[in-house]
Amino acid sequence: MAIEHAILVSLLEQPGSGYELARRFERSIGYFWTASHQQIYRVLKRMEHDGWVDVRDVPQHGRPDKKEYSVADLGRAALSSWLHEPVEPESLRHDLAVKIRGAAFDDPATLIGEVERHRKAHTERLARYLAGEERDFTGAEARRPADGPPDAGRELQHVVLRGGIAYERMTLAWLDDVLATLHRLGPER
Amino acid sequence: MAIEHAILVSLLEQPGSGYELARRFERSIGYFWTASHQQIYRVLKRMEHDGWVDVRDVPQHGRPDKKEYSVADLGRAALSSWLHEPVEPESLRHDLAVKIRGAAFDDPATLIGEVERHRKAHTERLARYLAGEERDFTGAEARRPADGPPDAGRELQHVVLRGGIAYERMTLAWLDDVLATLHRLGPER
DNA sequence: AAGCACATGTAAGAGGTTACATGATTTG
DNA sequence: CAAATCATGTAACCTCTTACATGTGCTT
Repeated sequence: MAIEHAILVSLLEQPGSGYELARRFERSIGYFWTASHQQIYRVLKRMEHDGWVDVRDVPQHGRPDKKEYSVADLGRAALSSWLHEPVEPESLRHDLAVKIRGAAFDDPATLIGEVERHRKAHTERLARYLAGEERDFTGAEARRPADGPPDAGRELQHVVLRGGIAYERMTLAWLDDVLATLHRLGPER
Repeated sequence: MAIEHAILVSLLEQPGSGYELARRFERSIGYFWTASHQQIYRVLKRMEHDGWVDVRDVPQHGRPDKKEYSVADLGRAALSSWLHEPVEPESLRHDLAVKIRGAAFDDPATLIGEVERHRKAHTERLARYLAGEERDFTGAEARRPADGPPDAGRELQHVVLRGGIAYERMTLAWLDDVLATLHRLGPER
């Protein structure tokens, strides 16, 4: 429901500083939830005040000191109660779709460059996701002999990543459809 | 970039009242951009003040009067200039993905009901989109003999709808993947 | 008589972005 | 010596959601 819960999950997976959280929100967890460092610092303050997280000053040499946050009992309880209440299925918010419909009242051809830019960005994202999957889940390094029990956290992270991969593939196919449509409309008119 | 542009596109496709816009944002254009009536009224006020839209009082019998908005020259120019500037490729914001990763720190089985709820909602949305496609684009009624030139607006609306359909299909397949994963983790542990 | 669809708004507060601000250390 | 990375924050502003508020006319 809110960024708090994403932060709690990230800190449960691995305690860290606001800065580190901000970097994770650019990767990993940020694949399906973004947040700026300003927002993270503000929310961490509030969570600390509410007793959801604990802070520990970590002096570092060669680097500025940092505050390492970890999840407190109250935070775990808050996460748990959120997990048990329903959330609304998302609706998309897709600027590009608005632009495409808007192009009917302008020159459709001007959108081609823009769509190609998006195509490139999604291609890069897909490559990043696939590299992450290879590194963490399907690669030789990751596929050590199944000694222990199946790791639920790992499985769940993997299925979320598979969702990201499926989304990017679907988006690329759709952008190709959009480009074909724009080209069809472009020349003859 | 902003709701203003979605409103401009919608009003160019068909002038209408704030109330009507709010209803369109629950369907059609709302498939990829949501907005509440409160927000729409506020933004329409601003757009009127800025000269982006014109208003016309329409008295009605048997119903409250309404204000019909239509796009003014300034609004058309604003839309055009937005169309020509790049927008950032979207990042998803997917609560459910946060919940799935959070389930590692709770009982994964509790999520099954929630995921099934989402599955149902997306199934319904897909059915609605497909019905809309049949009605407006691929059905017998819609496929009248190609007398005129290809209608760019229609083509563009259709490609956007195809995007929504692809998104819902992809999401349904992923939710099945998620359910299978949760079931695998559930029993034996 | 109750409830729904139509129709338009205000107000408070939460959430989020952008700009500004500082300062250390490492790398090129 | 400049730029990048690490590290933390404040302030102003815009956007969006939630709750409240009002009133008509048609349908059951």
